[in-house]
Formats: sequence, structure tokens, C-alpha cells
Amino acid sequence: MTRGPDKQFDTGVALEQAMKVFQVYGYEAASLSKLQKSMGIGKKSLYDTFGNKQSLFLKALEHYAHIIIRDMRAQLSAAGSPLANLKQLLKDWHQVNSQPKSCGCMFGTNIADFNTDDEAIAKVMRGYLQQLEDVLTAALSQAQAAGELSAEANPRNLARLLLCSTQGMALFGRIMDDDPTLAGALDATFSLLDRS
Amino acid sequence: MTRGPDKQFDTGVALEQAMKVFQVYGYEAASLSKLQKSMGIGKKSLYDTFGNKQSLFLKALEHYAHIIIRDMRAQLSAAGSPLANLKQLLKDWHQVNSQPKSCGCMFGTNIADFNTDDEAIAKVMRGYLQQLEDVLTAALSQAQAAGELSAEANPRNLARLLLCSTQGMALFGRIMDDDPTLAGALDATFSLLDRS
DNA sequence: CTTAACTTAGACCGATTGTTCAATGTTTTG
DNA sequence: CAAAACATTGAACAATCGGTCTAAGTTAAG
Repeated sequence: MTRGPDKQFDTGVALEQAMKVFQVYGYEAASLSKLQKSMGIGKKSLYDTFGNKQSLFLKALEHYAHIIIRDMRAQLSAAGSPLANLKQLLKDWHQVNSQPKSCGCMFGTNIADFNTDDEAIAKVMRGYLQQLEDVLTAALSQAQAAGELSAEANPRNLARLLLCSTQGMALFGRIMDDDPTLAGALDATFSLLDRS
Repeated sequence: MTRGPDKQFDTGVALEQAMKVFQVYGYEAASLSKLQKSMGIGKKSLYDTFGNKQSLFLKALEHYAHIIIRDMRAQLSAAGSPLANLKQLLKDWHQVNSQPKSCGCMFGTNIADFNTDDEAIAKVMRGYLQQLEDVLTAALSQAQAAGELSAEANPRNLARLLLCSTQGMALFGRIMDDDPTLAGALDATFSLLDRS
């Protein structure tokens, strides 16, 4: 049974805010003062609830991964043409990342911010990226099964290319607002899919 | 005429070292102690020669851009098939970025590290990326003129896609050593070019 | 109301950040 | 050699970093 009062803040909301700060600034530049200001809680509460900074980051990263992979799965398994669903996903991704205040992908932004030899973070990050790759591969395989892609197409390698290019798009979106570069990359991706 | 003794260190070598530190750690995590240790000079010399940290970063970034764009131009304008030259460039890029200690691209790593609303940095960065896009576009146009790409292909949009995907590859290379993801993305890129 | 469990805000810690400056060394010029 | 003109090292600066801890507040049980 519960002994004391509940927390005076919503843990989920606080984590969501922390996630945004890490996504916007990257791990190093996301200082604890920025974090606690955005989360709206004191330092003690932050450390008691989420542990130290790296622990908070991992929780925020997990939260982000959960959301993005769930949404991707939902969108890609919608009724209708698998290829059309995938195209819509890419279209939405481009739209989000070409908005003026876009801050890129939580993954990409922080891959760049962690030291190369931090194997703990790298391992976690690889796991999430692998999930993304698998989801995209499944979608492309469905499209292939539906005859929307040729039998010669390689769904997994295609997914890997999409993974790389979408990360590049998200990265560039941080410094380019509604730039023809991003739109052109999307366009080339579409014609690639149409010819695969 | 010169009045005093020359600097006791090689300015070019020091800048090269600074460049590496920024590329490995990103702007925020590249502390002045790491920088001066790697550059092998004292703090006063660093500030007198390169100005403050941001000024040093901009010089290092310019140095990186100069090197990478010059090398790209050279490789893409080599004798023989334009498409083969481009493929070799992509192959080399993949090879470099899938090595165990690879640290990604100076551009991508630091785009993620600077605040989204830092317009000064964003402007400089956009300029360099535009140059990369132009170089790739020129190469693809040559390939098209040589009949290695179909007349329907769009060289500039193709270049934009390559720009995005290569940045994604460089980013992933920071956490993945010799991973099938990168190799697969390269493979899909090759078959894309072959069918364009 | 009392008390125990749990919360909170914020002062405080040593370490490190980017930056400056004084003290010392080194080389060239007259 | 003497002296001016550089360069160098390394101490010191205020500010901020991530992290800890104390003091006070809040709630629920008895």
C-alpha cells in the first residue's frame, strides 16, 4: 500500500519534456538547469525519480524509441497499399523535419554527441536503429509481396538506405527550413521506390 | 619585415589537430583542455592565434570543408567513367566510416551539436553542404551526359539523396563497426545508380 | 493532534568550463 | 651586449557543470 503522498508532478510529462530538451540540444548541451526548468521540477526530485543525467537520458531515449517505432508500425500497417503507406511515412517525416523549428531525430542528434568509444550508449542506440531497420524492411517486403516492388528488389538493403537518408534529412532539417535539398531528396527517394 | 621569432608550432598542424578533436567529440564536448592537449600548444597561444573557441571551430570547419571538397572534385574528375568515379567515392566513404575508430563527418557531427537557432553557424554550414550538393550534381550530370544515367534521371535530386544518405552513413559509423547496415545501404545506393 | 513517510525547493560541493593575464623565456635588431 | 618585440607557460578568473544534502513542507495513518 502507498505510504506517503504521490509525486506533485506527472512523471510522464516530465520525461516527455526531458526528451525534447535532449532532442533539441543534444546530450552535452542539455544542462541540468535546462532540463529541470523544462521539466518543471527541482533537482532532488529529478535525481530521486530518474537517477543521474545519463540514466535520465536513457529513459528519455527509450520513451522516444517507443513512440516513434509504435507510430511507424501503426502507419505502415494501415489498410491499403503497403508502398503508399511507406511513402506517406516518408512524406510526413520530410514535412516534420523541414519545419522552421525542427530539431532533428533524437537518435541522430545524440549519436553525434556521445563519444565514439562509449560502448554502453552505442549498444542501446544500435538496438533501436535495428528495430527501425526491421520495421522498414517488413514494410518493403509486404510491398514486394503485393507486387508493388519487383522481385529483384532487396527489401532489407533498401530499408538500410532509407534509414541512412532519413537520418540525413533529419540532421539537415536542424539548419535548413523548407529547403529544396530536403524536398529533392524525398523526390529522389520516391522515384527510387517507384523503380524498385 | 618580421620583428620577432616565428611561432614555435606549426599553425597548420595545430589546426588539423583541432579539426580532429571537433570531429570526434563535437563542439560542446570538445573542451579547451582536450583541444590544447591535442594541438600541443598553450592557452595563450591558442587564443592569440585562433581567437576564441567558436572562431577556432569555424577555422577548423573551413579547413575540413576545403579538404573534403577538393578531394571530392579530384576524385570525381578523374579519367574514365564519371559514374565509376562516383561509385568509387561512395565506396571509399563507406570504407572510411565503417572502420572501428571512425568518428563520422565533421559537418554532420557538429550540425547535431549546435543549437538550432544559432543562425551564424547554420549559415556557414548550409554553404558548405550546398557545395557538396553542387559537386555531386555535376558528377551525376556528367554521368548522364556520358549515357551512364538515363535521360529521365534528375541529377540534382539524386545528389540531394546521396548527400542525405552519406551523412546518415557517417553518423551511424560512429556507433557501428563494419556493420551490415552500412554495407547494405551502399549496396542499395549502387543498384539505385545502376537503374537511374 | 502527533507522528512517520514522503515530498519539495534550493543552498552547497568540488570539478571543469571558456577566457584572461601576469611572469618568464626566446629571438631578432641595433 | 642591450633592448625591444615577440612567444611561451601556467596561474587565476567568474561562471557553470553534474551531483549531494539539508531544511522545510505536505500528506496519510493512528
